[in-house]
This record gives sequence, structure tokens and C-alpha cells, in this order.
Amino acid sequence: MNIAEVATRAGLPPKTIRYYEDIGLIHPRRQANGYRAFAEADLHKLAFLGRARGLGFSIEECRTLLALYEDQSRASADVKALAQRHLTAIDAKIAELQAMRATLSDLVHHCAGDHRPDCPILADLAGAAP
Amino acid sequence: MNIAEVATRAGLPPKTIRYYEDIGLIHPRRQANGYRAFAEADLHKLAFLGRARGLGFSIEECRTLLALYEDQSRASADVKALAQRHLTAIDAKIAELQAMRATLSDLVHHCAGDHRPDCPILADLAGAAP
DNA sequence: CTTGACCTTCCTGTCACTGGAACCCTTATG
DNA sequence: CATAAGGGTTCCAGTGACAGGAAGGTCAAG
Repeated sequence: MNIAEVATRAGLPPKTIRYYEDIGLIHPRRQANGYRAFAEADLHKLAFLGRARGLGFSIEECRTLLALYEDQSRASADVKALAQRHLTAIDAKIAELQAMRATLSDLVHHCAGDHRPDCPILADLAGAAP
Repeated sequence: MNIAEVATRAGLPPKTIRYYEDIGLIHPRRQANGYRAFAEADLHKLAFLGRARGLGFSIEECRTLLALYEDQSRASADVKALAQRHLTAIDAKIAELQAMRATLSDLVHHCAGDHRPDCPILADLAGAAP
């Protein structure tokens, strides 16, 4: 398989696949002409990585997950701990965004949004004491 | 005011303040010795920027907000539109994170997390057809 | 006069790619 | 046979918003 086919089947851009090779996540063989020769196992790994990235795991977490996946003697506790940490991080981000959302939504609500210059959004950013 | 005092009062690291000058968000004067000489107006702008960044506005959005703030003939509609767009972007991010969270939480729930290697999290990442 | 706490600029690194230039390989067509 | 299109390759630079650190100038106190 050449890179374009793998890219289509794994749902990842060729650039990303080359990058993943660069940083040592995959190790496709090479053909005589220098082209990458992807095996089914490479495709499988790339799809794995695509899904893990889709769940928001960092590249380093993905590296660990791949290593665990390939370690037949792993303990599921290790995987679960990693996923649990990531879940906590996601929750923190959601909370942060929801706090922003609440403030911003409130400000937007109080802004007339007309041709006049008076604006509670700018007033708040400028540090208006309520 | 030297940079350290402004940093404390604006709640921003000195590095960030120098960066903001670099990209043209602020223009503090210089003392004879080359040190930055911050006026109250600079401090005010930096605090404004800190709050806007805290609400998740990008640097370029902050630049626009500052320009609107300083434009006495602005229309509040322009500010509101910018804030509204940002709010929509935040909502999209929240939705994305919540989708991740739902999947991940489900997987974590189904993982025994013991010494055995069987792990539904890895199975899902590997593309297990349900 | 020296110490230590400031300040300065400049360079590098972060994260996970993306775009583009310059060039090689393969296949089809005139 | 030349060439053009459509693969592939490497390498370099840029993204956003800073943070870390080196090398060196400045200033007040002891």
C-alpha cells in the first residue's frame, strides 16, 4: 500500500502519517524506489492512533496506549488509569469553557448591539466595578 | 512603573507583557536606561487584555476588541457580533469535548482495571466492531 | 566594590501538524 | 521518444501564545 491509500483507509492526511513516522509511532518498510510500503498492521496502528487522537489523547499518551496495546502482558488497570486521567483533564477543560461561556453569554445578553457606542462587554473588559 | 510592578498589578507574567509589546498590542515608553516605562493607560490595557484572554478571545480578537474600545464612534453591534461568534465557537468546543467525554467515560466504565490484559478501551481503539 | 535583584535582547522549544518548494518515480498518451 | 499528469520523497518554515534560559546592562544597598 502506498501512502495515499493508507491515508484514505485510515482517515488521516498523508502529512500526518509521515509525521507519525518521523516521531516514531509507526515504522513502515520502504520499497526499492524509496516509497513507503504500508502493511495491514501499519494501517491498523494508524486507525488506532486516529481514534485515540479523536478522543483527545495527546501524542505521548497515544504512544503509551500503542505500547500497552502491543504488550500482551499489560494490566488493564494501566490503561484505565491513563484514560481516567485524561477524562479528568477533559472535565477540567469543559468546566473552564463553561465558565467562560456563562460570563460571555451574560455580557452578550446585556449588550444592545445597535449603532450606539455604549457596550457592557467592553465595560466589563475594561474592569467596570459592578 | 517597571515591568515587574505592571505584571503584578495586571496579573500577567513579564514575558507575556514583552510579547504583547512585540506584537504591537501595547506601546510603553522607554526610560533613558532602556527600561520600559509603563503608564497607567498601559496597565489598563494589559488588564483589559488579560480579561479578554481569560474569556478565551484569541490575540487577534483581543486586538480588535482593544481597537473597538478605543474607538469612541464604535457601534456596540460590532462588539456584540464578535462576542457572539466567540460564544458559538466556545459552544462548539464544549460539544466536542462532551462527545469525547461521553465515549471515554463509557469505555472507562466498562474496563475492569485489574491485573488482566483484557481491556475494552484498547479493544475500542483497535476498532472492535460492536 | 561587590552583591543581588532587577532589567534588556535574542534564541530555542512547545504541540501537532500544515503548506510549499524542489525534486524523483511511474504510467499513459501523442 | 518526449512529455505531461499524478503519484511519491525530503526539507524548511509557519502556526498560537507564550515559556525557559543565556548573556549582558543597570541600580540600590551594604
